[in-house]
Amino acid sequence: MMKFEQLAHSPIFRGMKPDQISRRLSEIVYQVRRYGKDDQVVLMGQPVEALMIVQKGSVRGEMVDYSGRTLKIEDIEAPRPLASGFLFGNNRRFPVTVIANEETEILVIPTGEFLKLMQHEQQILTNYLNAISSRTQFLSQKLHFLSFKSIREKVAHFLLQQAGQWLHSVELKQTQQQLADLFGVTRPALARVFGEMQREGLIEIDRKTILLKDRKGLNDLLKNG
Amino acid sequence: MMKFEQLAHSPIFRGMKPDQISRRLSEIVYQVRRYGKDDQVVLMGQPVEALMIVQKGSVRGEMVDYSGRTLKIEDIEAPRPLASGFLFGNNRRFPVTVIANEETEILVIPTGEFLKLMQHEQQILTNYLNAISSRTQFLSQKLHFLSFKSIREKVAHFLLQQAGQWLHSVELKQTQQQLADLFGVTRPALARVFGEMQREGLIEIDRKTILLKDRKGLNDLLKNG
DNA sequence: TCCGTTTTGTAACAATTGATACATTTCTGG
DNA sequence: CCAGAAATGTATCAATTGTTACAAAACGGA
Repeated sequence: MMKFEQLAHSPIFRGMKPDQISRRLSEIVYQVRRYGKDDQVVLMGQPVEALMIVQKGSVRGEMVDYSGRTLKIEDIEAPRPLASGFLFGNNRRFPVTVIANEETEILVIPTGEFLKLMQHEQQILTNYLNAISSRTQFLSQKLHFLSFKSIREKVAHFLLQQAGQWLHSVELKQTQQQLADLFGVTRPALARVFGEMQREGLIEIDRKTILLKDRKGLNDLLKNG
Repeated sequence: MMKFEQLAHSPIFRGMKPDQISRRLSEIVYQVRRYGKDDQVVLMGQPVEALMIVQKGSVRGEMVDYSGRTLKIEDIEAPRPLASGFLFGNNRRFPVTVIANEETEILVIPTGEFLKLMQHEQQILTNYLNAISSRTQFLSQKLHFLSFKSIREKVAHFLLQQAGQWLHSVELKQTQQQLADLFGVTRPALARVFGEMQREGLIEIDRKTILLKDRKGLNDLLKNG
């Protein structure tokens, strides 16, 4: 069936053949809900009691701030799941209000049924575990990066990370502007730090190539900063 | 057996009776490794190919910085698992080097066997899913909090979050110093912002009670900052 | 209640970064 | 090779926060 073809590309059913998906789904209780344009799918704060996968169409997540204005957060298109990270854990509530962008079909698998699915089909289990683990790892890394306060620290950490253990130079693959955005600082501020570090003999810059002249010095920035 | 009694309190086997744990473990392949004080358990960067649970004793995680110095990160005592968030996902490597603090026993369950365990015992599956989901949710919230740059924004967000939708005042449960640490700023800087916001008529402070006089004003800080 | 400790309010100054502007260099397509 | 665009280096000033210090207020136990 066409819809299982589509689902085979979703993060949850990845690696399974459409007929396998069909067979597994037939073993459990699930439903398909249809929404029209601008229909509300879920309300922020509602308990998450099922895995919901956008099967056709797309939805958007919106947050309502404390004074009542709405703010679009993200789009989710088929065949991606929504709020898959809030199906388990302490906080099982939708972090956003979800609204259909167009004619949309959503596959709804109650949490209990999804557990069965994972127990019966190892591929689904590993897919789901990989998905939420990857997310945790991503967040964890991002958080570690944000723990460096000053621009000097961020630059030092970035360069040492990029260079690894043996390389003595780093090839920048992005512009200063992109790097500044990554660090969450302004471009002139970043350029200033590059300039300072070069004058201090920590690094040497030639176009996109940065030579690490004083690894120990760069390191000390990460502790004594 | 004593050790299963202990394991019943671990995040992974929580909610199971010792004899249930014993029975489930008998269905799979696992091993128990013993370490003496200061023995190295795993090396940073090694692939994570098994779930490891400290069954007796305790271990510490250490990171080696770029210049070779070691830095203690955290202690893990029985009956907690180590690196349980790195068993799946893109980055399946130990983020730290792990060293035994004392005579230590570690239960080692290869990833494939752990998958079987989760498929056979729903309690273990939900325990594990809850554990890593909670961690994701925690990190996600922390990251969102860090997205507010200025202290004013952090304070406004914190107060509105604490107050919820209806309350008009917030009872501080921690000292300014603790709050400042939570925000990652210095205490005088935080006190200054409190003072400013009070002078501006946004809030009114009486001891540990903060009255929100202008919710809309606080809100605007979150956007226009 | 009284005294020592902790917490809080406040100030002055230094350090860092953002905002903005502009000249220079490098890149890119013709 | 050339011209326009993009990227980079640099400067100035404003805003924010850290640092340090000290006094007032609140707290807690004898």
